[in-house]
Amino acid sequence: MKVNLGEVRITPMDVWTEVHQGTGMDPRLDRDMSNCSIARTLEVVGEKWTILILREVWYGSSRFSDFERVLGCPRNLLAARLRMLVDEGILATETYKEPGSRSRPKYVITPKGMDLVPAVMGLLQWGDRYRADPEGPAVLTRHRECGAHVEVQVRCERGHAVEAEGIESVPGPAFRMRPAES
Amino acid sequence: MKVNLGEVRITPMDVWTEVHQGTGMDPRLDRDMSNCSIARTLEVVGEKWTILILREVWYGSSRFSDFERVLGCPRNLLAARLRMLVDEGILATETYKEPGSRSRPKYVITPKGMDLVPAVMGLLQWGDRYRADPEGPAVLTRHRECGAHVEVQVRCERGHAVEAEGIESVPGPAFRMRPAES
DNA sequence: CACCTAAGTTCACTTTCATATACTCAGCCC
DNA sequence: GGGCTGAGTATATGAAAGTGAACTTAGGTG
Repeated sequence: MKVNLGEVRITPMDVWTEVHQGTGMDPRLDRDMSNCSIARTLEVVGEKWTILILREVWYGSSRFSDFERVLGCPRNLLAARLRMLVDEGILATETYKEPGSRSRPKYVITPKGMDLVPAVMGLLQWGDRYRADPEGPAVLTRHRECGAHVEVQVRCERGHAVEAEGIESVPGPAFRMRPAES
Repeated sequence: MKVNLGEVRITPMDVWTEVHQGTGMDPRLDRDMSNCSIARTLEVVGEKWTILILREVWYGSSRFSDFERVLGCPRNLLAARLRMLVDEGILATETYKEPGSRSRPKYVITPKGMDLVPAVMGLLQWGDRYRADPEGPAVLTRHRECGAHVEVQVRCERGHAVEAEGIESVPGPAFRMRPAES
C-alpha cells in the first residue's frame, strides 16, 4: 500500500479502494458508522413495542384502546411510543366520534410510515420461515389485486434479482473515517 | 357496508378496515398475536446492538475486537449478543490463526443469517430516504455483477410490484383468537 | 349533577442497559 | 517463566426502559 503525503489529498474513498480493492469493507479500518442509515432507522423504530404498534396500524387498529388490548403493552409506554411516532411523522392523529361519545384522537399511518413496510415485511418473512408454528404462519400477506402471496425481494435498479451474497457495500457520499486516536 | 361518496373522503385506512371486517383482523376482535412472525423475529434480533452486529458481519468484520472497536459496544453485551446469535444459528464460530498467535474464534454468517438481509436492507433504505446526511448515505449498496444500485421491493408471487396499500393481510393456518375473558 | 368511558398521566417498583474497571485464560515469544 | 495479546468473564454503579396500579380529565348520558 502506498500513501502519498505530498500535494495529493487522500480521501476516505481512496483509502477505502486502496485497502480493500473494491470488494468488501476492511474491518481493520476505523470507519465512522455514526451516520449509518440502519442505526438511524433503529433510533426511531428500534425500541420495544414500536414496530408492533405499526403492525397493528397496518392490521387496521387506530385507537389507543385497540393497541392496548391487542398488544398488552403498558399505557404509559404506549402513549410515549405513539407520541414519538407522531413526532417523527410516521403516524398522524385524526379524530373520530362514536355516536353518543365525545370526539377522541385516532392514529393513522402516513406515507413516511408506509415506507417502513418493506423493512417490516422482511422481519415477517424471516419469522414465517424460521419461527412459525408447525402449521404455518398466523397471518398471510397477499396481493389485493391478484391474491398471490406477497414477499420482499432484493433487486437492482436494472431489475436483476440479487442474492444476499451479490450485494456489494461501498462508501457513499457521507462516508467518514473515525479520526485516529492520539 | 355503507360508502358515502359525497362529502366523506375514503382513506386507504377506511378501505383496509372495511376489507378486514369479520376476517379476524378487525381491531375490535381479540386476536392472539403471540405467534406473530414479526414479534417472533424481534425476539431474536430486536435487542439493541444485535442488528448492528449483523451489519458489521455483512461489512466484513468477524472478530470480537473488530465489533468492539467499530460499534463502541460494551464487551459484556457484545459477548452476550454474539452468543445468542450463535445459539440461534444466525452466526457460526470458526477459528482463525494469525501467524505468531494462538488460534482464536471468529464469527461468520450462516444462510439463516443471510436471510435477514432483506429486512435489514429495508431499514437501510428507509434511513437513506429519511434520515441521511444532506450529502447522502454513508454506504451504498450495489449489485456486484452489474454495479446498479440495489433495493428491496415488495412483489407478489406472480411478479407484480406491490404498493404497501396493495398488501392484504388475512388470517393464516396458525391464526388464533384470544379466549374471551371471564 | 353524579356517573361512565377513552385516553391518557403519575408513581412506585423491577429489569435491562450503559459504562468502567479489574480480572482470567491460553498460547506464543523471548 | 514472565510478559504480551485477543477474547472474553466478573463486578459495581448509575441511567434508562419496562411494568402494574392508581389517579386524572373532559365531555356525553341518565
